[in-house]
Amino acid sequence: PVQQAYVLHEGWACSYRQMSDGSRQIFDFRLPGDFVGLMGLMVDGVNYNVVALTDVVVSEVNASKLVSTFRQSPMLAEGVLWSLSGDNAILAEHIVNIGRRGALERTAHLMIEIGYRLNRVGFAPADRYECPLTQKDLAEALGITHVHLNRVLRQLREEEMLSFNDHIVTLHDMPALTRLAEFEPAYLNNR
Amino acid sequence: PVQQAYVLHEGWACSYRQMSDGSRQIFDFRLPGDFVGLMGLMVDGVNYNVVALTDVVVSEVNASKLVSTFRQSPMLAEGVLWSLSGDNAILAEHIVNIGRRGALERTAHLMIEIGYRLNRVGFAPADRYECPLTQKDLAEALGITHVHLNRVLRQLREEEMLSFNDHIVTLHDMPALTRLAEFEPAYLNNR
DNA sequence: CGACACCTTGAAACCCCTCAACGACTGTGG
DNA sequence: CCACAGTCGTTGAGGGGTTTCAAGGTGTCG
Repeated sequence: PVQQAYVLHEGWACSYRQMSDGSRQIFDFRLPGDFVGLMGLMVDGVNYNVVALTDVVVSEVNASKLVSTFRQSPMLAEGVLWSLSGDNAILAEHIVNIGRRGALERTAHLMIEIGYRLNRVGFAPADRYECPLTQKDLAEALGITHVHLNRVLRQLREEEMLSFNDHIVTLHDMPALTRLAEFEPAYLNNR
Repeated sequence: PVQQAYVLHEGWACSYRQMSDGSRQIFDFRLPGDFVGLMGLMVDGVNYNVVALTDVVVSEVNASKLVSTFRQSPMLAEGVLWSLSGDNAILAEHIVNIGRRGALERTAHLMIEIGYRLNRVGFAPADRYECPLTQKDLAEALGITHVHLNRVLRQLREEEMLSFNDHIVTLHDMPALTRLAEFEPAYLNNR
């Protein structure tokens, strides 16, 4: 249960839900530039957690007074607003990803999305990024088992589209990947 | 592509993404009291649609000037803020639902959620509501086929937990349903 | 009465899961 | 230095939940 909000400057985090059977579902990764823990400020008792996946650099957002601050600081309110609607778009896309795409397309889509978001904030070139996740983490975000994810990654590697070794993701064939995953970056672009 | 935002006063709507193979994924239903189309105002060119599922009564939100209005009308900004974070919580829960639960639990969870939300705004008693959806609509929200949903509904009916006939949903055994779906309404409660 | 949307059911195929095992690597304590 | 446990990645075999394909039944509307 998160009581505090932050802006993430460096590092990775993720928000997830712990299930009673011991498994968990990661529903979003938080990358540099993202707000963390906003949802918990406004929705009472949401059953979700946030954990850092690397060392992180954050700055606190004064939580308790956030709402009252909006009146005095419309700039902050606007920032939070943009962030929340951006998150909405990302969450919606994840629903589409998990609900409608097979494991192969789904995996490709998430890997591209993360690369795109990192590149967007200047933390990676377009076709390569450092990825602190384990295969288990990834699987828990994709709604598949880590065993099956491993097979999916092998296939993507064998077809020379994408490799994920030693915590480095390389997007070898972006055109093929984008076609496979039907990736359209529009949902990541603010007005 | 939605260019306008509304507040939904009566009726149902849903936001969905149309896939290239003709299928679609509904990622949220909009019920009385919800904002509709907020996301499209801030995220540029998001590939999603909204459609009314019944006759609806709405009021427009002045879209083009929404953001600039925030400065003069902090009340509106706050309202939008609450709405967006509430939507975030709902979307996150849908990811958990689709990613981690089997078809039976998943179906139960969504049916309870909708009932809870309707009851919350005074549009239905606790254990029964009118539901304009077809089985195909429901399946498209749950990420399963309408054929399989039909079998799931039969099972829920045979086990006397829930029935969905003639566009009336009846939650016959709430304790059993809540247990089955591990439903926890916390994510629907604003602070 | 035909066209159409929606619900229902059966049978077979498939994708993904479960269970199980093993190798590589890391850190830890004897 | 080595035995040991723990995490992570990898692969195989079998089973099961869901999909696909196909068909028929009901009700509504022109």
